[in-house]
Amino acid sequence: MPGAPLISPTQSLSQASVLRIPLDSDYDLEATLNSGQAFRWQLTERGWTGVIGTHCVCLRSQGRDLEAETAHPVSEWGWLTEYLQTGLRLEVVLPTFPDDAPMRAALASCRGLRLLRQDPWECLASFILSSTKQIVQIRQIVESLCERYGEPLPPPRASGFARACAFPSPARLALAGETGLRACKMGFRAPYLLAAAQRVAAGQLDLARLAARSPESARAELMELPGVGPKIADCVLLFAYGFQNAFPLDVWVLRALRQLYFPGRRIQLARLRRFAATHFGPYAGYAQQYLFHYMRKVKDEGRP
DNA sequence: TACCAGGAGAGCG
DNA sequence: CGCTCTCATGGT
Repeated sequence: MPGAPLISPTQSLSQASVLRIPLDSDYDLEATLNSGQAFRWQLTERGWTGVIGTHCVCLRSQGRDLEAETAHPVSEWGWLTEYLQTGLRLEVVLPTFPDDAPMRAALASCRGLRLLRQDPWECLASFILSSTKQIVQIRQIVESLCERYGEPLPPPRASGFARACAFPSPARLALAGETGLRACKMGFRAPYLLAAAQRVAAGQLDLARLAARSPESARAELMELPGVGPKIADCVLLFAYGFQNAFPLDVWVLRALRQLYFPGRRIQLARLRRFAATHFGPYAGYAQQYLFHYMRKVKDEGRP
């Protein structure tokens, strides 16, 4: 892979593993881990702690590099560099964005924002839970689901956590039943998540095989699930399968298009869809994440 | 308190 | 199609 990092793992006395990942361009951990792509990262005293597959890991920036710490010795770190997409060259992606005022503002405001490459099941399940929920609440539901049904994992010392747990498997959630899922406060989304868990557990929906399909075909298959419409399907295509042309059109991005590109005008939804599909280039989904995060930042800061 | 949240499905003309 | 209503729950 071009630009693949040289990796130098070290083992400490406590059986923990620490990995240093050299970077050749910007990587903003906070923007990336806390921008509504993934829902399990928490800022702890010595870094961002979260769970990737069966690894609980604590991440921090060290100068130009990233540093990762796990509780147990790790000999193979591909799961981490794949998830973080540290090999992706932002300097190739960013110049493909349209050179207009809104994109320039978003780029200036979100330097170092990346797209993650997540596990398809966790991504699908999380975004099924996301509909008409604030990001804070999605986090709470996902955490509750993991505590109740996920396998326990050893947390790294730097996290300060007493325990951690994996994202629950489809089989485990299928077994939990609607009542068990509703106990995690997901409300009307419970039957949707249950149906998805059952289909994946039964092998009726093969998420691994979707990666080899065309984006259109993968999208159509995801949308056969109840509770999965265009927006959630696009999130999974973008955040889990890496179809970087997928463009999740949610309330924030719609707001961005209306306010930044067509201020003061009354534009139909259908026209905004066409604009989104044609204006942002081959990495439209990447551009979308910059607009999304930019809108949320300027809201938190009061004014743009 | 009232409003709304990284939506989707069903019912309607 | 395009519009409206509803769904469950809690943050601000």
